[in-house]
Amino acid sequence: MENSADQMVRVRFAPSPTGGLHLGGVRTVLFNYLFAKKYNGQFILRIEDTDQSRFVAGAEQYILDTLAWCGLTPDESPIHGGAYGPYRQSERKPMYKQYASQLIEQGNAYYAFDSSEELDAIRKEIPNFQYNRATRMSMKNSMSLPAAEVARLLSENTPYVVRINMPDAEELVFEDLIRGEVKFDTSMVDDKVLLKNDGMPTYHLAVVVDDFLMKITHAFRGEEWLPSAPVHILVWKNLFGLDQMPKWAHLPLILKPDGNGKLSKRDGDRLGFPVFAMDWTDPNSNETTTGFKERGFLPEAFVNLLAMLGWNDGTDQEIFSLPTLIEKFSLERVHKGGAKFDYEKAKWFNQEWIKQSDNAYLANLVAPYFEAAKIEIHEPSYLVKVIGLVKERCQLLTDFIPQSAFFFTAPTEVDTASILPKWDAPKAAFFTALIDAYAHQAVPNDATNLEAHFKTLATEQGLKPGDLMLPFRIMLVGGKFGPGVFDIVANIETKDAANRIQYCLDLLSKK
RNA sequence: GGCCGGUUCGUCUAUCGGUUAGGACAGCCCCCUUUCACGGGGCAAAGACGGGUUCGAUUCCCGUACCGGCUACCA
Repeated sequence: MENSADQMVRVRFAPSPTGGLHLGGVRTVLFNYLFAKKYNGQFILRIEDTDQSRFVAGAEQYILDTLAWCGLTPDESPIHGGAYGPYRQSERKPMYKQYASQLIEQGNAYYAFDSSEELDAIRKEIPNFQYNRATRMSMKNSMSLPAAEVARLLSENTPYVVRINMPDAEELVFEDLIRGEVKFDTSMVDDKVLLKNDGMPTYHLAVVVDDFLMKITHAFRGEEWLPSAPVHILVWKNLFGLDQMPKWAHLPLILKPDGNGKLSKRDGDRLGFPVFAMDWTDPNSNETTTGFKERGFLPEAFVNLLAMLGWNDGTDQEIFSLPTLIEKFSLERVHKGGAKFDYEKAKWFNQEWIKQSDNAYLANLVAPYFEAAKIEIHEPSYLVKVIGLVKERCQLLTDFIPQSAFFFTAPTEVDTASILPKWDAPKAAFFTALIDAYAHQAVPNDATNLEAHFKTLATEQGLKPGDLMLPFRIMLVGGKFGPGVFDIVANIETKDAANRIQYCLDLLSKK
């Protein structure tokens, strides 16, 4: 990147605290973070809470928690502090008004006294009504009204908003780091509101003022913001000068897996996969939307899969750790086109991370799920061992429960239907003998010797060991899954194994 | 409607004018495995369309189509 050595890279993520953080949001955070860390810069979290009507309690904490879970910790934020605070826009209110006034004085903005009701009425009447240079003179504002009238309205404390005075037919050009040159004709854009009648800025004013004050050097945001770029460029030009403006990059959107359009929370509900990073409970409806974390994703996998949605390093490598991503990341390799989200591929990333994660690390993450399933773990090292045995058959952390519960408690549901068709008296006799051996004799307790013992016993009884393997497995785990049978016997006590066989024999005799 | 953006296998993508258009997920088949997985091997699957430029276009340019985003005193 062409940032000069004397200018510290500073980027920001600026969400509005209105609910859970979805995939697209976290990916925006990720790209900001990767870019900042790659250039030893700073990553700032700024809360855009300028719309009180949409404020949701707990959402800010949720955002902080999500970033912490992902390992994308901000250098500056409302709670981490920093030299450029406050980091909540609601606490910066006075600053915006000052800049709005400056724009009015310079003729780049004006007071507008039209009420929301009046505007609604007009929009109802004229379908595509735009408040712009073509219509502004017929509206109630400081451009159309005599100065004395404006002064009167102001002195009477008439509610007003401040609108940008879009110049006519001016070409606005900027260089998007991902898309290249993007041009706009100002005559096509309307007079956006900069300051609302409650004195709060809209996003259009707030981003510019805050990015300037916080010395942001690179601004990354979703592609949905591209159309409002001309507004921001104009405010930058009139307030601080274009040479001060951060470099922009508009990130591609994350799309619905089926059909088209931006991925939304509803798609997750509909298609059965998470969209939010972590569980989010709406304080008003008390409804909980599940997140990737609770679904059983590793943060490493979540970050990895997000990075690959719109970026790659040009090789066939797909598994990247956060440090490697920082090293390899480059904006030039971010795509222009949106990507449809594929939950199957997402799970594959998680499986890859489970396979390569340390068993003790996984044990820590999985323990809460066992607790929730009311499976007691007496010996932590035993869990670690079990995880090593079953990890490669788990895509999600939650899979560890069904995949390994039988190591801790005997199955109660047993798939006898899979045993019955080939079940006969000689086999029953064999297992009765096996119970006797396991319960009363000294049987070796390592997998290899257990297998040898099993086969010898079978042969002695004139049976093929292979015909006994499936029934044995089902007796031990309850179904057709799990690691090698003798690895299982070796880990549960032979006495326990004897009990399980007996339990199943009883079931079978009743059929 | 207008403005802006986008377009390679079903999906995520590689390709910096010359390739049998590569990889991964999903699918199918085989091997390994007396379960389920892991692993190994294989099959099938793509340049939206039409014009240029060029000895040569997936790649560069233009147009068309299609998809998306925006068009609030929301971000």
